[in-house]
Amino acid sequence: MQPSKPTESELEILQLLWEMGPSTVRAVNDRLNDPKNPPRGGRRSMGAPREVGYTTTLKIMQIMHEKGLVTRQEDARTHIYAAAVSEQDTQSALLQQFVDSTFRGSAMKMVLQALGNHDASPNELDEIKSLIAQLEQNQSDDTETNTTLLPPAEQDGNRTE
Amino acid sequence: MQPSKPTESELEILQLLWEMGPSTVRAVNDRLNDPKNPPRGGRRSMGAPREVGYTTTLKIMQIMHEKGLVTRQEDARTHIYAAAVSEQDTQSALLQQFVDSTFRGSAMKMVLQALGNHDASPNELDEIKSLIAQLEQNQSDDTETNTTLLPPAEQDGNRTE
DNA sequence: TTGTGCCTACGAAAATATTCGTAGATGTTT
DNA sequence: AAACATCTACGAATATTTTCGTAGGCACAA
Repeated sequence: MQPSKPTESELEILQLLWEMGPSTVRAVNDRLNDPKNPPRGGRRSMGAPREVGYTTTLKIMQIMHEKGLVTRQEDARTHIYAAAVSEQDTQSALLQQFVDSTFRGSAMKMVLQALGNHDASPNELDEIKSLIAQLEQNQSDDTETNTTLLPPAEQDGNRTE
Repeated sequence: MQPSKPTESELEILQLLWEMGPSTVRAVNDRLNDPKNPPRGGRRSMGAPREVGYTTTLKIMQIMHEKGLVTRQEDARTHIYAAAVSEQDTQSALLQQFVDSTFRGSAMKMVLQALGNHDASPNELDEIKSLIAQLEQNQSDDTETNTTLLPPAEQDGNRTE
């Protein structure tokens, strides 16, 4: 089973670990506080960029370790943390919950909303079109042949919709 | 300015108000506790369906009132609450934050993930295709503002932005 | 009127999540 | 060695969210 849902802070750190690869607490904390390169969705992005204390970051990462969200290498004095959950799987799980809680379970409604609110490049639109074509394909015959486009969420059906 | 981000409980209640229309606290609370008809994304959906106390629901709705998330009619002894924010606007705002925090700001990545994970009916796919066609249309045309330009997808467009 | 039931208001406990201070270990510099 | 820097562990203070007990008011029936 997947570790429990990450909190916001935890997710922010996971994002960094995914982006940076295995890192020390120091590196993560520096990145969190870097005004030049604010992490996406970070709450420190604007206004008063109050620093996150080093021990704060440390503590959260320790908790994440307890929860199984990250692994760490303890051989050296300075530990090295790495995400223990994949970005894909996590996104997938969070997406499911988000759709349920915010769009009453209707993923399509959400997709339409997203497409409507956002500027999509022609490129991206093409990508979607091609994915749709593929989905329609799969719908007519029966088998999945989802080889090319998606880094396809390699999870089995943990979906209970 | 929009009221601040609703908490999970608040969102759950908003969903019910959107669904049920203006309601009393009692009605909302009953619905929250109805095992026959569990609200979407509710945390009481499974396992031990512990009851939500009436005053709990009341308190949250009072807080929502303070925050401006709901309005209420206080003439009668029994107040009637109604959502003060539209479903569309709220979904839109939450979606934005969600994309930022979970998909590093890439709405397209999220859309692809959603389409990949989810079974879409041919109907829905058609809807998306037509939306995409529309977007491409607008792209070659003059650029209008992206936010308001589509009325589409048979939603009750109670948009106030 | 008195009792019963449902309503709001409100304070505060309980549950979570976030932040940080301090201590002790160990590596580094002078 | 002594001073200093950096790291982990950990308890505890804060902040936020959720839950509920209790009090007082009003309606209505007995």
